[in-house]
Amino acid sequence: MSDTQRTADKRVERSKAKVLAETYRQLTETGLSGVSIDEVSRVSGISKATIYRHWRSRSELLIDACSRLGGPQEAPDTGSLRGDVRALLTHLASQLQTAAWSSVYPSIIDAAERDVEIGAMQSTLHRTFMSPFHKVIERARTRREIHSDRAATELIALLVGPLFYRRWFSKEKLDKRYIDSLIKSVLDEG
Amino acid sequence: MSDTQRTADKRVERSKAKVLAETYRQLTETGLSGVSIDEVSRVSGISKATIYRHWRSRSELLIDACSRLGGPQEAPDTGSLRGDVRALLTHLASQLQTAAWSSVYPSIIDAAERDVEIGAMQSTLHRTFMSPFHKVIERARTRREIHSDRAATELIALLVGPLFYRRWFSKEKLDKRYIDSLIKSVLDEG
Amino acid sequence: MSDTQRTADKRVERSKAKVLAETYRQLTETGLSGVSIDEVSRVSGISKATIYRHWRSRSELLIDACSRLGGPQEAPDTGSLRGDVRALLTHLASQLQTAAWSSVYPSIIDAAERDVEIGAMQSTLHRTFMSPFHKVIERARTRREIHSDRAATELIALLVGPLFYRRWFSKEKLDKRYIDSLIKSVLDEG
Amino acid sequence: MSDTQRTADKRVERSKAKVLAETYRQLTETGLSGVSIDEVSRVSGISKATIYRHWRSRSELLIDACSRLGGPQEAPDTGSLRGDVRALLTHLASQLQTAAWSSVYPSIIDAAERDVEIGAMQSTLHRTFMSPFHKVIERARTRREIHSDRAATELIALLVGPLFYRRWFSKEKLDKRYIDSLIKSVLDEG
DNA sequence: CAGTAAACGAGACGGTACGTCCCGTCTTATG
DNA sequence: CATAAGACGGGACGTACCGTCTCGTTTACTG
Repeated sequence: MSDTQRTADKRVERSKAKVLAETYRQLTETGLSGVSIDEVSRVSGISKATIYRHWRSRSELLIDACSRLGGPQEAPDTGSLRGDVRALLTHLASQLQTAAWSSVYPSIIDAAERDVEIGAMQSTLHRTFMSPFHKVIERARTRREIHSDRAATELIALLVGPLFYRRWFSKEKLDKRYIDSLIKSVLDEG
Repeated sequence: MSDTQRTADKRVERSKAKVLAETYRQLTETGLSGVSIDEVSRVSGISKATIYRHWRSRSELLIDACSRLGGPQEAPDTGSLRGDVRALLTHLASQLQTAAWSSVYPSIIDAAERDVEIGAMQSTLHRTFMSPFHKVIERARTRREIHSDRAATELIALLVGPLFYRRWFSKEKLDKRYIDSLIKSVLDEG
Repeated sequence: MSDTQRTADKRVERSKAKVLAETYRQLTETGLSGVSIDEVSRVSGISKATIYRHWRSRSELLIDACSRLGGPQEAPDTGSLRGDVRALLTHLASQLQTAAWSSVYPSIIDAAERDVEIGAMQSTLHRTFMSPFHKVIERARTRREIHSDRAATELIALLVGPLFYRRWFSKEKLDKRYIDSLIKSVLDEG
Repeated sequence: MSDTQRTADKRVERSKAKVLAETYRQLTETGLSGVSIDEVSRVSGISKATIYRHWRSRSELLIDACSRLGGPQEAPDTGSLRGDVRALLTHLASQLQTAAWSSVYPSIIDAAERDVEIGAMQSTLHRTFMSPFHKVIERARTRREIHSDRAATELIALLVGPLFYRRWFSKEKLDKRYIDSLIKSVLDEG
């Protein structure tokens, strides 16, 4: 019953879908601050009143659209921690250079700096992105591949921190050679 | 003549200073996107026409104001690479948690994503911030403390990448214990 | 079938009554233009669809509600034209200063200026309000109190025109003294 | 100096004129409530921001536009009160049937019912319209044509009240015959 | 030290976006 | 089958900011 009520009007789904699609498009093209509700309304053909009926504020819509940036992430299983990590970092590096979310992410971090709800959304997004890393580390620990009691998050920071740093801060290349070097530095320590 | 032209009018200096001061204030309080030229004009008492006389666009003013974020950075000299790095990372961690620029930086990275001039400014800013790291590494290399031929930028990425990551991405603590752990991980490798 | 129809009818009556009551309330408080269908629906608990089922348009509902402004008017019978007129004008003056309809009437006249159906409603309303005047004049004519062949409507215009004028145009007082003066001027002519 | 400052920017005059012209046009066509700022902006080519720069609110603009309804009224001088009054009433009757303001006036009265500033504007407008009546009465009193000490406003109410009444309330004709009859009734009393 | 040219403040201007409100139509599920 | 609940497109409201503009007044250098 509450189920039927929830699904009730087909128009709702249709409107929300159209709005989210257009918002997502603007989001990936111009970042959070480049999304205009008026423009979303114009292009999607959904009236502003309807948009504000489904999302209480611009922020809420942006949060909703951002959530779509991170689809479910798969954890590779190559048999070894090193192999898994190489696969993950290679994929991440590739995404950082081409995926839509990589040019949007800074605007999310920026907004999160001043808006707690966007901050919460960013945390969720971050957790999603990092979950494959946690999985392969957990698996490695089970296999006794990891002896140190270093927290998983610390290891992850050592691995992805430098990648993010090079993508957004120093703007250096993220090629295969660098990833190999990074893995060596982090996993071959004494 | 070139002298007169350079010094031009005292009023110009005064106007620019007032505008930059207010812009900087808004910048650190609300980020790049929170700066309003109208508000800058109102508060500084400098008319919009004058502002646009000195900076061709909002972007240009923002770039100018952002440049003031990074003053000249000092490189510590403790006698050892490890000591220097500890000093640098401790200072950086402290800044990341309290300094004005740490909440503004994401908005700069975001804008840089879509504006090449802001991108250039960000690069300059980044170079300024990182120069102490280059100095201490150079010094360590001279002292034969570093044997590997690993590029300085790679070492820096290993050191500051995780710090930035924890500040803006995973939002974990940046305490003394973590810095020690980080230094150990990066400098004690095989 | 007649049973279902009866049940149906009851609901219709109930809905209509609730809607009209709330519309009337808003009407007298804020005038024609102050009536909001959304607000009527919200307060009365009757859905907008139902409202538009019973009245084809906002105008039609307003017309219906306005009709309630003029209840059946009683004609006094003092025995003389002068006495009747004094009673009528005194009552009218009192109504003009306190009754709900006196602040609503201008909005009806305004709407009538551009909407023929509202115009028709206004005419009906006007006829209702003026019928006691026609009655006492008719009675006076029967009693041979009126010799002139002046049309009743002309006499009425002479009596109530100045009252309306002072209520809505010149905004002068409508006290007992003025009514006496008015009656003298109109009925004591040569 | 204050004069030059007042007239300073020619654009102000131009903008105000265009806005008032279009507002006046909508006003006479659709009444007070039919004026839309968005529409005025669109048609006049003056931005909404500019409109609200010159008039603090929709009401203020409407008041300004309404004031243009009553140009300066001339008082006839036929030599006798009766002649003057006949001229005035004939002109008024003609205006009531054709002039723009006669279809707008009810909306002003309506708005005045709930807005004191519009009420003040209406009073001014009313005074302007009635001033010729006051003039001819004053003149007649000087000529000893009027013996009674009846206030001018009372006489005016007797003359124009019935006219207004027939225009907006009973909707009866305002022809020459009626005006003659009206003058006879009011001026030939005992 | 007077004349002039640049700098200036004040703020008008068109454009675009914001979030809210109401209208009249519609869709769906309930009683 | 009347109803409640409420989605929908359209359009107005009044405000904010952007970057350009016009105007008349300082202010500082120059002749």
